[in-house]
Amino acid sequence: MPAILIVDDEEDIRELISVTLMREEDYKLIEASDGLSALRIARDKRPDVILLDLMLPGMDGLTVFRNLREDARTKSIPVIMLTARGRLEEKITGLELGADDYMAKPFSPKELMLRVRNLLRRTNPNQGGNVIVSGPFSLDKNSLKLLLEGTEIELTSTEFKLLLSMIESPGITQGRGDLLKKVWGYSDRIQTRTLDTHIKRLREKLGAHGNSIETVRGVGYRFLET
Amino acid sequence: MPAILIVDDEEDIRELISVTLMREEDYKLIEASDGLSALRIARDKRPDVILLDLMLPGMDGLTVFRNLREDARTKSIPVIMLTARGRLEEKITGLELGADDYMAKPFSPKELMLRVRNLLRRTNPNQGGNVIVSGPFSLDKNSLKLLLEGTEIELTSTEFKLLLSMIESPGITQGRGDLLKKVWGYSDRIQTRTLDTHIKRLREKLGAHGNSIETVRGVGYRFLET
DNA sequence: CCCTGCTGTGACAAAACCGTAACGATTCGG
DNA sequence: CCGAATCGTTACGGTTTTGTCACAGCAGGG
Repeated sequence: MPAILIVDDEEDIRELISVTLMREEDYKLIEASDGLSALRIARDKRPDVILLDLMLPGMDGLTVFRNLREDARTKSIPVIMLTARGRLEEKITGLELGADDYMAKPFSPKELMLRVRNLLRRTNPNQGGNVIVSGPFSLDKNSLKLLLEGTEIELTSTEFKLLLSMIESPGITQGRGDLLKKVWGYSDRIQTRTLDTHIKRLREKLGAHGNSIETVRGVGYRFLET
Repeated sequence: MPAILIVDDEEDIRELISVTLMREEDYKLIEASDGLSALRIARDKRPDVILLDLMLPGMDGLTVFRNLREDARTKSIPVIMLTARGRLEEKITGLELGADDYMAKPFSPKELMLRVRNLLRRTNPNQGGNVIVSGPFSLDKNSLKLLLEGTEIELTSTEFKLLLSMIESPGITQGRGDLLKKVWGYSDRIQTRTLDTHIKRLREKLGAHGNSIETVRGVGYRFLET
């Protein structure tokens, strides 16, 4: 379930947003009324989207945003900025800084919902960009590690890229050429055992789950969806 | 999310407090029923507030409090004392020793909540600015010193910046380039052993915790979250 | 001015990683 | 059942990346 952090100091606005969003989708909503706690929550909970009002007591909204973008833990979380209509300069600054979307208050509920949904669709496919989950597999792009049934498995960068290429399209066979191109950048058809070798090493590291990588004779390999 | 340690030997009191606090805020609650485990938890988890009942089996509440204040790792954690109504002398002793607040049982839920909230608001901003805590590590931006398991470790300014850069985003790999940029201000990709050398020196000073700095081959380093 | 501690650098060692060749095993069509 | 094609497995050497060390420049304090 996607988590959404709402940062606004007016309680009824938060309430309004909550009701709007929950009407048609199932979100986990977190609220914050000031910048500091917003930053803290963003770091700890890593919501999927942040709705950030620019008018905040204490720390200004743009400052909050800058802080979000400076912290590696939060810099990839998409932010929708909210502000009173007409504050054009803020809008420009916000978008320049890399805000993902922008809405002027008062906004139409439907519009808000659509923007959030779009943003989620745009960013969610890879779950915040850091962790890819498929069945019992959990690939962490940060540490190049695979989390499988509670144990960490270290992968080399090539192994990681290879597994990622397959796991991104579970159940779909990828030709040898495709994989070679994706992982190694080869363009031509190449006669080599390199791919096989790495597949073997992967299967080895996957242990009991090694058979999740299925070879399709004459074509390539595919990752079985669980 | 603020963590709160509740120290009381009566389970239903702990329960009551938990329910009260969670009704309106999002806290992480930790419970302890005797003084010794309370001290241990306080050292290891560094809660943001401690609710300490003075009536405890074994080690007396005031003794627990004194111990908390003697340990560098816990001496700055605010403590709210709880006791049966009327034990005035205890109250005086407690406040003289430096308790941050005081409540007589039975207390009103609303009062408890307000006191906790106030205490958090009062102490959090200071902590956020100067001291970064992560697991057993406690980095003081003012003195450029690292407090690790009760012992002070002196760091040079470069070491400090480096450790800080990593510790600020625990669990997230920072590329060699990122670190070079953050700590040294380099903009280009530079072929240098400088980073490695300082990592080595850091690991050396961290002693047994040296392995908290993990190298991610081909990418950079990351600080393991505990 | 000297001493001390901090810093960056280069040389070298160690470790990790990768591709390749060689060969065995398997599959498949006839 | 046979042969060809394909895939799996193994071992090994070369390459890249990282760790370690010694040393010299440098700044600051006494």
